[in-house]
Amino acid sequence: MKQTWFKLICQKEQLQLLGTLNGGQSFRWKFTEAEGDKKWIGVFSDHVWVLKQTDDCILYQVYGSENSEDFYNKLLSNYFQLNLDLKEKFAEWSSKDPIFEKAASQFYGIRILKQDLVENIFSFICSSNNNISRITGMVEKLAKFYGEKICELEDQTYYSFPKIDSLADDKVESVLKKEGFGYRAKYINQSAKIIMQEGGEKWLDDLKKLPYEESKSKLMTLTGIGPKVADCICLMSLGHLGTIPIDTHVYQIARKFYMPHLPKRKTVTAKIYKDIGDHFRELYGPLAGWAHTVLFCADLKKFQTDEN
DNA sequence: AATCGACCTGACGTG
DNA sequence: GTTACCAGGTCGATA
Repeated sequence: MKQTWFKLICQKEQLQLLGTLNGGQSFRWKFTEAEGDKKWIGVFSDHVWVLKQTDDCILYQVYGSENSEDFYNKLLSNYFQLNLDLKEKFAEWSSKDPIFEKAASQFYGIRILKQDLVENIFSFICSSNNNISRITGMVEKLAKFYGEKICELEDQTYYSFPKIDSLADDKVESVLKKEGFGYRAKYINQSAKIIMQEGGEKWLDDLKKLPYEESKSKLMTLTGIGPKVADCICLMSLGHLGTIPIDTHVYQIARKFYMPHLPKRKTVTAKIYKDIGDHFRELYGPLAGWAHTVLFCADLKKFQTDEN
């Protein structure tokens, strides 16, 4: 079967796939390179996507339905939030912060993905006190055990992210525990049950309509979701782009480069959490969460080069 | 309200 | 080659 290549017009300065797909926002993208042919393969919106980037467009294949290029372009455009002019924002953030300006030249085109709410809730429950490689494996297992098969591609089988009701089944906790999810097995199963009990789809729809503070509180009624994970979901799935999730890494960067007066602690306290968020919102404005993601990405070890 | 220790796991890294 | 601590926090108990 030969799959069509579609094309989405998009300048390279507006979107950098490496920093965006491999920056720890989504755990479902894999980079492959064969004979100089660079591709990203991943899953979102119940489709498998193969992406290639050129200077002025994204070339892509889609598996999972038969639809028009226009239809798929809209899905991609929404996922990458291409309606926002990132060059313009980078100029603005650079003018406000010389540290950002320095990072921006190498880390152009890093976008906040607009990700599926359910996928993000359960992916980020897996993320707490955990490392990226294990989180990735856990998310893959959730899809494999409880999602729908989409297609097979290059010796791999791809699955959609599960619906909440399948994660709410009584057996889920013990299955996941056996699969190495540890104490997060219970959080996943319990949170799914709570969402179902509180109205399922309606609970999720309401979440999307609420203002930031209320969304965050509502998310924190689930198990395994504290302030940081709730903020990740608010930022990446609910469109609250001023939200800044403060993890240990962000705290280290903030203390090192921006707020040397912060006390040295091994965990982020509520006060430190608030102080850091306020500082960056003051600095960058209403899209502070997006700006912070770029900075954080620039400091990730896997993107470090000798120039930094 | 703020602080502290326990917590599953190991696809990894460091000493 | 092992051991110990850590990794994109959260939960429940405690002066």
